[in-house]
Amino acid sequence: MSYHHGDLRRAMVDAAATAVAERGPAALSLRELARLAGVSHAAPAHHFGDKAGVLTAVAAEGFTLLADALATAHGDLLAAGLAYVGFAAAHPGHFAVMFDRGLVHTDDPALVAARERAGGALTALTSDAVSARAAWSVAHGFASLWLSGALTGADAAEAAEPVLRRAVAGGL
Amino acid sequence: MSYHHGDLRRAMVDAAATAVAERGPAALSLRELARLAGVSHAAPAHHFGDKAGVLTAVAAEGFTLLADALATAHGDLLAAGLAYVGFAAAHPGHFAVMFDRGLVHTDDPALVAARERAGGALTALTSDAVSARAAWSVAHGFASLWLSGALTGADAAEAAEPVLRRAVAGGL
DNA sequence: GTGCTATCTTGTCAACGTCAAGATCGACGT
DNA sequence: ACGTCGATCTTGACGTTGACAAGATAGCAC
Repeated sequence: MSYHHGDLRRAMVDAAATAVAERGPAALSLRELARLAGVSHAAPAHHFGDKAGVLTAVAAEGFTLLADALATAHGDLLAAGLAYVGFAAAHPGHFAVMFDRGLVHTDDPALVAARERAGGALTALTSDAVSARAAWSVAHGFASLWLSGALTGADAAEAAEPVLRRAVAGGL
Repeated sequence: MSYHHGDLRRAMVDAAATAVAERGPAALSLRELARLAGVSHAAPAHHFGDKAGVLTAVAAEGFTLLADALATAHGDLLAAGLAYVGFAAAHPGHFAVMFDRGLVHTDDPALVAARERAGGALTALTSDAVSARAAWSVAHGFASLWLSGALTGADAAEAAEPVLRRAVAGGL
Protein backbone atom coordinates (compact mmCIF):
# COMPACT_ATOMS: atom_id res chain seq x y z
CA MET A 1 0.00 0.00 0.00
CA SER A 2 1.47 3.29 -1.05
CA TYR A 3 1.25 6.46 0.94
CA HIS A 4 -1.45 7.69 -1.37
CA HIS A 5 -4.59 5.68 -1.69
CA GLY A 6 -5.23 6.36 -5.34
CA ASP A 7 -8.92 7.14 -5.41
CA LEU A 8 -9.90 7.60 -1.83
CA ARG A 9 -12.80 9.86 -2.64
CA ARG A 10 -14.49 7.22 -4.76
CA ALA A 11 -13.82 4.50 -2.23
CA MET A 12 -15.27 6.60 0.57
CA VAL A 13 -18.47 7.42 -1.31
CA ASP A 14 -19.01 3.76 -2.15
CA ALA A 15 -18.32 2.62 1.39
CA ALA A 16 -20.55 5.33 2.82
CA ALA A 17 -23.46 4.40 0.54
CA THR A 18 -23.10 0.75 1.50
CA ALA A 19 -22.86 1.51 5.20
CA VAL A 20 -25.89 3.81 5.11
CA ALA A 21 -27.87 1.18 3.23
CA GLU A 22 -27.03 -1.44 5.81
CA ARG A 23 -27.20 0.41 9.09
CA GLY A 24 -28.62 3.85 8.42
CA PRO A 25 -27.07 7.31 8.32
CA ALA A 26 -27.00 7.61 12.10
CA ALA A 27 -24.63 4.68 12.47
CA LEU A 28 -22.18 6.01 9.91
CA SER A 29 -18.72 6.71 11.27
CA LEU A 30 -16.01 8.53 9.36
CA ARG A 31 -13.38 6.68 11.32
CA GLU A 32 -14.88 3.35 10.37
CA LEU A 33 -14.90 4.33 6.70
CA ALA A 34 -11.27 5.32 7.03
CA ARG A 35 -10.43 1.97 8.60
CA LEU A 36 -12.20 0.12 5.80
CA ALA A 37 -10.23 2.08 3.21
CA GLY A 38 -7.00 1.48 5.11
CA VAL A 39 -6.24 5.15 5.70
CA SER A 40 -5.92 7.28 8.80
CA HIS A 41 -8.93 8.57 10.67
CA ALA A 42 -8.50 12.12 9.41
CA ALA A 43 -8.09 11.33 5.71
CA PRO A 44 -11.79 11.69 4.84
CA ALA A 45 -11.91 15.24 6.12
CA HIS A 46 -9.42 16.34 3.51
CA HIS A 47 -11.71 15.31 0.65
CA PHE A 48 -15.11 16.05 2.15
CA GLY A 49 -14.55 18.59 4.88
CA ASP A 50 -16.83 16.94 7.39
CA LYS A 51 -19.31 14.12 7.83
CA ALA A 52 -22.09 15.98 6.05
CA GLY A 53 -19.71 16.43 3.14
CA VAL A 54 -19.45 12.67 2.66
CA LEU A 55 -23.22 12.28 2.70
CA THR A 56 -23.53 15.25 0.34
CA ALA A 57 -21.37 13.42 -2.17
CA VAL A 58 -23.51 10.30 -1.77
CA ALA A 59 -26.68 12.35 -2.27
CA ALA A 60 -25.32 14.04 -5.38
CA GLU A 61 -24.38 10.68 -6.87
CA GLY A 62 -27.88 9.50 -5.98
CA PHE A 63 -29.58 12.30 -7.88
CA THR A 64 -27.40 11.57 -10.87
CA LEU A 65 -28.30 7.90 -10.75
CA LEU A 66 -31.97 8.81 -10.36
CA ALA A 67 -31.88 11.13 -13.36
CA ASP A 68 -30.27 8.36 -15.39
CA ALA A 69 -32.92 5.90 -14.27
CA LEU A 70 -35.75 8.29 -15.15
CA ALA A 71 -34.26 8.85 -18.60
CA THR A 72 -34.75 5.18 -19.45
CA ALA A 73 -38.51 5.68 -19.21
CA HIS A 74 -38.49 7.85 -22.36
CA GLY A 75 -41.36 9.99 -21.18
CA ASP A 76 -43.69 7.21 -20.09
CA LEU A 77 -45.11 8.13 -16.69
CA LEU A 78 -45.70 4.62 -15.39
CA ALA A 79 -42.27 3.48 -16.51
CA ALA A 80 -40.74 6.49 -14.82
CA GLY A 81 -42.55 5.69 -11.60
CA LEU A 82 -41.27 2.14 -11.69
CA ALA A 83 -37.79 3.44 -12.42
CA TYR A 84 -38.07 5.77 -9.41
CA VAL A 85 -39.03 2.91 -7.11
CA GLY A 86 -36.46 0.64 -8.71
CA PHE A 87 -33.75 3.20 -8.11
CA ALA A 88 -34.68 3.53 -4.44
CA ALA A 89 -34.68 -0.24 -3.97
CA ALA A 90 -31.37 -0.65 -5.79
CA HIS A 91 -29.63 2.22 -4.00
CA PRO A 92 -31.22 2.50 -0.56
CA GLY A 93 -28.14 4.16 0.90
CA HIS A 94 -28.28 6.97 -1.62
CA PHE A 95 -32.04 7.38 -1.32
CA ALA A 96 -31.91 7.57 2.46
CA VAL A 97 -29.71 10.63 2.26
CA MET A 98 -31.00 12.50 -0.78
CA PHE A 99 -34.06 14.05 0.83
CA ASP A 100 -32.73 14.57 4.33
CA ARG A 101 -31.80 18.15 5.12
CA GLY A 102 -29.53 18.40 8.11
CA LEU A 103 -27.66 15.34 6.92
CA VAL A 104 -26.20 17.02 3.84
CA HIS A 105 -24.97 20.43 2.77
CA THR A 106 -28.12 21.35 0.86
CA ASP A 107 -26.49 24.18 -1.07
CA ASP A 108 -23.44 22.26 -2.26
CA PRO A 109 -22.97 23.14 -5.97
CA ALA A 110 -22.56 19.56 -7.17
CA LEU A 111 -25.59 18.47 -5.16
CA VAL A 112 -27.71 21.36 -6.44
CA ALA A 113 -26.77 20.60 -10.03
CA ALA A 114 -27.55 16.90 -9.74
CA ARG A 115 -30.81 17.60 -7.94
CA GLU A 116 -31.92 20.05 -10.60
CA ARG A 117 -31.13 17.58 -13.34
CA ALA A 118 -33.29 14.94 -11.66
CA GLY A 119 -35.98 17.53 -11.03
CA GLY A 120 -35.99 18.44 -14.69
CA ALA A 121 -36.39 14.81 -15.68
CA LEU A 122 -39.37 14.60 -13.33
CA THR A 123 -41.27 17.67 -14.42
CA ALA A 124 -40.80 16.77 -18.07
CA LEU A 125 -43.02 13.75 -17.56
CA THR A 126 -46.30 15.57 -17.02
CA SER A 127 -48.14 18.47 -18.60
CA ASP A 128 -49.13 20.38 -15.47
CA ALA A 129 -47.68 21.03 -12.04
CA VAL A 130 -50.43 19.32 -10.10
CA SER A 131 -49.99 16.06 -11.96
CA ALA A 132 -46.25 16.33 -11.57
CA ARG A 133 -46.55 16.67 -7.82
CA ALA A 134 -49.08 13.87 -7.59
CA ALA A 135 -46.97 11.47 -9.63
CA TRP A 136 -43.83 12.36 -7.73
CA SER A 137 -45.67 11.90 -4.44
CA VAL A 138 -46.92 8.43 -5.32
CA ALA A 139 -43.56 7.19 -6.50
CA HIS A 140 -41.67 8.81 -3.65
CA GLY A 141 -44.18 7.66 -1.08
CA PHE A 142 -44.15 4.07 -2.27
CA ALA A 143 -40.37 4.04 -2.35
CA SER A 144 -40.12 5.51 1.16
CA LEU A 145 -42.67 3.14 2.62
CA TRP A 146 -41.03 0.20 0.89
CA LEU A 147 -37.60 1.03 2.28
CA SER A 148 -39.03 1.59 5.73
CA GLY A 149 -40.40 -1.93 5.69
CA ALA A 150 -44.00 -0.79 5.89
CA LEU A 151 -44.93 -2.66 2.72
CA THR A 152 -44.46 -6.35 2.13
CA GLY A 153 -43.45 -8.17 -1.02
CA ALA A 154 -40.55 -9.80 -2.75
CA ASP A 155 -39.64 -7.26 -5.40
CA ALA A 156 -40.13 -3.50 -5.08
CA ALA A 157 -40.89 -2.73 -8.71
CA GLU A 158 -43.20 -5.73 -8.97
CA ALA A 159 -45.13 -4.63 -5.91
CA ALA A 160 -45.23 -1.03 -7.13
CA GLU A 161 -46.59 -1.79 -10.58
CA PRO A 162 -50.30 -2.26 -9.71
CA VAL A 163 -50.17 0.57 -7.19
CA LEU A 164 -48.69 3.09 -9.60
CA ARG A 165 -51.04 1.91 -12.35
CA ARG A 166 -54.02 2.50 -10.09
CA ALA A 167 -52.79 5.95 -9.14
CA VAL A 168 -52.37 6.95 -12.78
CA ALA A 169 -55.81 5.67 -13.68
CA GLY A 170 -57.48 7.04 -10.55
CA GLY A 171 -60.50 5.75 -8.73
CA LEU A 172 -59.04 5.37 -5.29
CA MET B 1 -35.92 21.62 42.28
CA SER B 2 -36.53 18.36 44.05
CA TYR B 3 -34.45 15.27 43.61
CA HIS B 4 -37.17 13.77 41.48
CA HIS B 5 -38.22 15.58 38.38
CA GLY B 6 -41.88 14.66 38.49
CA ASP B 7 -42.58 13.60 34.93
CA LEU B 8 -39.22 13.32 33.31
CA ARG B 9 -40.40 10.84 30.74
CA ARG B 10 -42.99 13.22 29.35
CA ALA B 11 -40.57 16.13 29.38
CA MET B 12 -37.96 14.10 27.53
CA VAL B 13 -40.34 12.95 24.81
CA ASP B 14 -41.54 16.50 24.23
CA ALA B 15 -38.03 17.91 24.17
CA ALA B 16 -36.85 15.13 21.86
CA ALA B 17 -39.68 15.72 19.40
CA THR B 18 -38.96 19.44 19.35
CA ALA B 19 -35.23 18.93 18.93
CA VAL B 20 -35.71 16.43 16.11
CA ALA B 21 -38.12 18.77 14.38
CA GLU B 22 -35.64 21.62 14.54
CA ARG B 23 -32.31 19.96 13.87
CA GLY B 24 -32.99 16.40 12.79
CA PRO B 25 -32.54 13.05 14.52
CA ALA B 26 -28.79 12.99 13.90
CA ALA B 27 -28.20 16.10 15.98
CA LEU B 28 -30.17 14.79 18.94
CA SER B 29 -28.13 14.42 22.11
CA LEU B 30 -29.36 12.67 25.22
CA ARG B 31 -27.09 14.81 27.33
CA GLU B 32 -28.53 17.98 25.87
CA LEU B 33 -32.06 16.77 26.61
CA ALA B 34 -30.97 16.03 30.15
CA ARG B 35 -29.51 19.51 30.49
CA LEU B 36 -32.72 21.09 29.21
CA ALA B 37 -34.74 19.11 31.73
CA GLY B 38 -32.32 20.02 34.52
CA VAL B 39 -31.35 16.45 35.33
CA SER B 40 -28.11 14.53 35.19
CA HIS B 41 -26.73 13.15 31.96
CA ALA B 42 -27.65 9.57 32.80
CA ALA B 43 -31.26 10.17 33.86
CA PRO B 44 -32.77 9.53 30.39
CA ALA B 45 -31.27 6.06 30.21
CA HIS B 46 -33.29 4.94 33.19
CA HIS B 47 -36.59 5.63 31.43
CA PHE B 48 -35.70 4.79 27.86
CA GLY B 49 -32.74 2.45 28.02
CA ASP B 50 -30.81 4.11 25.24
CA LYS B 51 -31.06 6.78 22.58
CA ALA B 52 -33.19 4.64 20.30
CA GLY B 53 -35.55 4.17 23.22
CA VAL B 54 -36.26 7.89 23.37
CA LEU B 55 -36.96 8.03 19.65
CA THR B 56 -39.10 4.91 19.96
CA ALA B 57 -41.30 6.72 22.48
CA VAL B 58 -41.54 9.70 20.12
CA ALA B 59 -42.46 7.42 17.23
CA ALA B 60 -45.13 5.62 19.26
CA GLU B 61 -46.66 8.93 20.27
CA GLY B 62 -46.54 9.94 16.61
CA PHE B 63 -48.51 6.91 15.47
CA THR B 64 -51.10 7.61 18.14
CA LEU B 65 -51.41 11.22 17.03
CA LEU B 66 -51.66 10.06 13.42
CA ALA B 67 -54.40 7.58 14.20
CA ASP B 68 -56.30 10.32 16.02
CA ALA B 69 -55.88 12.66 13.06
CA LEU B 70 -57.09 10.02 10.61
CA ALA B 71 -60.14 9.36 12.76
CA THR B 72 -61.34 12.93 12.23
CA ALA B 73 -61.79 12.18 8.53
CA HIS B 74 -64.71 9.85 9.30
CA GLY B 75 -63.92 7.58 6.38
CA ASP B 76 -63.51 10.24 3.71
CA LEU B 77 -60.38 9.43 1.73
CA LEU B 78 -59.49 12.95 0.69
CA ALA B 79 -60.02 14.27 4.20
CA ALA B 80 -57.85 11.47 5.55
CA GLY B 81 -55.09 12.34 3.11
CA LEU B 82 -55.20 15.97 4.17
CA ALA B 83 -55.16 14.87 7.80
CA TYR B 84 -52.10 12.72 7.07
CA VAL B 85 -50.23 15.63 5.52
CA GLY B 86 -51.48 17.97 8.21
CA PHE B 87 -50.19 15.66 10.91
CA ALA B 88 -46.75 15.48 9.31
CA ALA B 89 -46.57 19.26 9.00
CA ALA B 90 -47.77 19.81 12.56
CA HIS B 91 -45.46 17.18 14.09
CA PRO B 92 -42.37 16.99 11.90
CA GLY B 93 -40.24 15.64 14.73
CA HIS B 94 -42.53 12.68 15.22
CA PHE B 95 -42.91 12.04 11.51
CA ALA B 96 -39.17 12.08 10.91
CA VAL B 97 -38.73 9.19 13.30
CA MET B 98 -41.81 7.05 12.72
CA PHE B 99 -40.69 5.37 9.50
CA ASP B 100 -36.98 5.18 10.16
CA ARG B 101 -35.77 1.73 11.13
CA GLY B 102 -32.41 1.82 12.79
CA LEU B 103 -33.45 4.94 14.66
CA VAL B 104 -36.06 3.18 16.78
CA HIS B 105 -36.61 -0.22 18.38
CA THR B 106 -39.01 -1.46 15.72
CA ASP B 107 -40.39 -4.28 17.85
CA ASP B 108 -41.12 -2.23 20.97
CA PRO B 109 -44.59 -3.31 22.18
CA ALA B 110 -45.96 0.22 22.61
CA LEU B 111 -44.64 1.22 19.20
CA VAL B 112 -46.09 -1.88 17.54
CA ALA B 113 -49.48 -1.29 19.12
CA ALA B 114 -49.62 2.36 18.08
CA ARG B 115 -48.42 1.54 14.59
CA GLU B 116 -51.06 -1.13 14.15
CA ARG B 117 -53.77 1.21 15.32
CA ALA B 118 -52.73 3.79 12.72
CA GLY B 119 -52.43 1.06 10.11
CA GLY B 120 -55.96 -0.06 10.87
CA ALA B 121 -57.26 3.46 10.45
CA LEU B 122 -55.53 3.61 7.08
CA THR B 123 -56.74 0.34 5.61
CA ALA B 124 -60.30 1.06 6.73
CA LEU B 125 -60.43 3.94 4.26
CA THR B 126 -60.39 1.91 1.06
CA SER B 127 -62.07 -1.19 -0.25
CA ASP B 128 -59.06 -2.99 -1.71
CA ALA B 129 -55.38 -3.34 -0.90
CA VAL B 130 -54.10 -1.71 -4.07
CA SER B 131 -56.09 1.45 -3.51
CA ALA B 132 -54.97 1.49 0.11
CA ARG B 133 -51.34 1.34 -0.89
CA ALA B 134 -51.80 3.97 -3.57
CA ALA B 135 -53.56 6.39 -1.25
CA TRP B 136 -51.05 5.84 1.50
CA SER B 137 -48.21 6.36 -0.96
CA VAL B 138 -49.56 9.69 -2.23
CA ALA B 139 -50.17 11.09 1.22
CA HIS B 140 -46.92 9.78 2.62
CA GLY B 141 -44.93 10.90 -0.40
CA PHE B 142 -46.36 14.40 -0.36
CA ALA B 143 -45.72 14.70 3.37
CA SER B 144 -42.14 13.47 3.02
CA LEU B 145 -41.36 15.73 0.10
CA TRP B 146 -42.96 18.67 1.86
CA LEU B 147 -40.91 18.18 5.01
CA SER B 148 -37.74 17.72 2.97
CA GLY B 149 -38.31 21.12 1.41
CA ALA B 150 -38.69 19.74 -2.09
CA LEU B 151 -42.11 21.34 -2.48
CA THR B 152 -42.86 25.01 -2.15
CA GLY B 153 -45.89 26.68 -0.65
CA ALA B 154 -47.17 28.43 2.43
CA ASP B 155 -49.41 25.80 4.00
CA ALA B 156 -48.91 22.06 3.68
CA ALA B 157 -52.55 21.01 3.68
CA GLU B 158 -53.47 23.81 1.30
CA ALA B 159 -50.75 22.76 -1.12
CA ALA B 160 -51.69 19.11 -0.77
CA GLU B 161 -55.37 19.55 -1.49
CA PRO B 162 -55.27 19.80 -5.31
CA VAL B 163 -52.57 17.14 -5.50
CA LEU B 164 -54.49 14.60 -3.44
CA ARG B 165 -57.69 15.44 -5.28
CA ARG B 166 -56.00 14.78 -8.61
CA ALA B 167 -54.58 11.50 -7.37
CA VAL B 168 -57.99 10.31 -6.20
CA ALA B 169 -59.62 11.29 -9.47
CA GLY B 170 -56.78 9.97 -11.61
CA GLY B 171 -55.66 11.13 -15.01
CA LEU B 172 -52.03 11.81 -14.27
C1' DG C 1 -40.76 3.98 61.65
C1' DT C 2 -38.84 0.47 58.57
C1' DG C 3 -37.90 -1.68 54.47
C1' DC C 4 -38.65 -1.55 49.29
C1' DT C 5 -38.59 0.08 44.80
C1' DA C 6 -38.49 3.53 41.42
C1' DT C 7 -35.97 7.46 40.36
C1' DC C 8 -31.98 10.13 39.78
C1' DT C 9 -26.66 11.14 40.47
C1' DT C 10 -21.82 10.46 40.09
C1' DG C 11 -17.92 8.61 37.95
C1' DT C 12 -15.90 6.35 34.23
C1' DC C 13 -14.81 4.51 29.51
C1' DA C 14 -14.19 3.93 24.57
C1' DA C 15 -15.55 6.03 20.34
C1' DC C 16 -16.49 9.86 17.64
C1' DG C 17 -15.98 14.45 14.76
C1' DT C 18 -13.03 18.06 14.18
C1' DC C 19 -8.91 20.78 14.09
C1' DA C 20 -3.85 21.92 13.70
C1' DA C 21 0.65 20.64 12.38
C1' DG C 22 3.68 17.77 10.07
C1' DA C 23 5.15 14.03 6.73
C1' DT C 24 5.10 12.05 2.06
C1' DC C 25 4.33 11.75 -2.71
C1' DG C 26 4.04 13.06 -7.64
C1' DA C 27 4.18 16.43 -11.21
C1' DC C 28 6.13 20.18 -13.39
C1' DG C 29 9.38 23.73 -14.75
C1' DT C 30 14.13 24.69 -15.54
C1' DA D 1 18.80 15.69 -13.17
C1' DC D 2 16.96 18.40 -9.58
C1' DG D 3 14.48 21.35 -6.67
C1' DT D 4 10.02 23.35 -5.74
C1' DC D 5 5.30 23.09 -4.81
C1' DG D 6 0.68 21.62 -4.21
C1' DA D 7 -2.12 17.74 -3.22
C1' DT D 8 -2.65 13.95 -0.29
C1' DC D 9 -2.37 11.56 3.87
C1' DT D 10 -0.64 10.98 9.02
C1' DT D 11 -0.14 12.07 13.79
C1' DG D 12 -1.67 13.95 17.90
C1' DA D 13 -4.85 16.29 20.52
C1' DC D 14 -9.40 18.22 22.39
C1' DG D 15 -14.16 18.35 23.70
C1' DT D 16 -18.49 15.77 23.29
C1' DT D 17 -21.23 11.78 23.16
C1' DG D 18 -23.74 7.14 24.46
C1' DA D 19 -23.38 3.66 27.56
C1' DC D 20 -22.45 1.29 31.83
C1' DA D 21 -21.77 0.43 36.93
C1' DA D 22 -22.39 1.78 41.53
C1' DG D 23 -24.30 4.70 44.85
C1' DA D 24 -27.64 8.26 46.74
C1' DT D 25 -32.45 9.88 47.49
C1' DA D 26 -37.34 9.94 47.88
C1' DG D 27 -41.94 8.35 48.26
C1' DC D 28 -44.90 4.50 49.53
C1' DA D 29 -46.67 0.22 51.57
C1' DC D 30 -47.15 -2.01 55.81
